[in-house]
Amino acid sequence: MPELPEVETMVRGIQPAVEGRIVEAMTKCRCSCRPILVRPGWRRFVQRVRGSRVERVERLAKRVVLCLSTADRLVIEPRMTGLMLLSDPPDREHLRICWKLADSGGSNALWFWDRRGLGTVQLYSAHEFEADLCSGHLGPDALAITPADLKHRCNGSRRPIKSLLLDQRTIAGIGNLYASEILHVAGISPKTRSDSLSTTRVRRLHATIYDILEQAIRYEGSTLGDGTWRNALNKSGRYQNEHRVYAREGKVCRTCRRGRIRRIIQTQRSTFYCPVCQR
DNA sequence: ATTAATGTTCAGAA
DNA sequence: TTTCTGAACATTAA
Repeated sequence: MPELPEVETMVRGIQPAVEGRIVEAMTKCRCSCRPILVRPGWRRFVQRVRGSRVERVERLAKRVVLCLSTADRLVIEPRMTGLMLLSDPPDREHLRICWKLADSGGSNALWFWDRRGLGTVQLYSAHEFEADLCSGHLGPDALAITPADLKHRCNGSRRPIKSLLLDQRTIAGIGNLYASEILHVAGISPKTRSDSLSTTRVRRLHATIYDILEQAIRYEGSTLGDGTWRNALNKSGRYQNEHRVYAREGKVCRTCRRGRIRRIIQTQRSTFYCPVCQR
């Protein structure tokens, strides 16, 4: 689930408890599930991390980045169900990794919890981080992209706009849920060919991307029916109450009160939209 | 009881 | 080059 708003909520939630602290220990939680991907292997990972200080916590697209005093970057990718927690995990069964943090004032713990186990935790040198994550395969952040850049990228693709918004090399941070919500508020059909959008419509799309993501951050993300998404203190998000189309197939549109929300499959993913408001 | 579907990413193929 | 498909995994709804 975690898309840009949820990952931003994780970062803001753990920042005060993590920045400036020393990593005293990093341990594998003994859960019955098979281990998640950690790179490099455990032994070297722990050796390189232990004793370093967390200078800053940052978000890179849908990843959480701990910038260490050694210049290494500890990168957590929650994928579908990963959470960064300071306390109270939803269950102990799916706790995966614990970092024990300390400073002169005492100690506390940071956890990675992941029900499906598709998340990854990787340690990059400054050089690897620059080469693998900063250049090339991630596009500009969805909150930082300019209207002109977005227009240029739309012009260069014949794919439907919904698929383009999900392509992290084109624009980074938007996932399946927010793509549907954004296109609805922007009044654009998800099936529209990207390169057929006028400058005016792309400008509106750009403004809507920013508005929806910012509002979702203020609401601390969307906790869907399965209840997986929680902030660092194990509290639900509230943006699900604001959804206008996502997971509302067959229901009357909240915007025009006339159309019924449709669900279609695009690039193997569900897309929700209102055929009346979105053209 | 099977089967399909779920928020993500990436390798590999078309 | 661009775009699509399936797999990684655990759980739930149909």
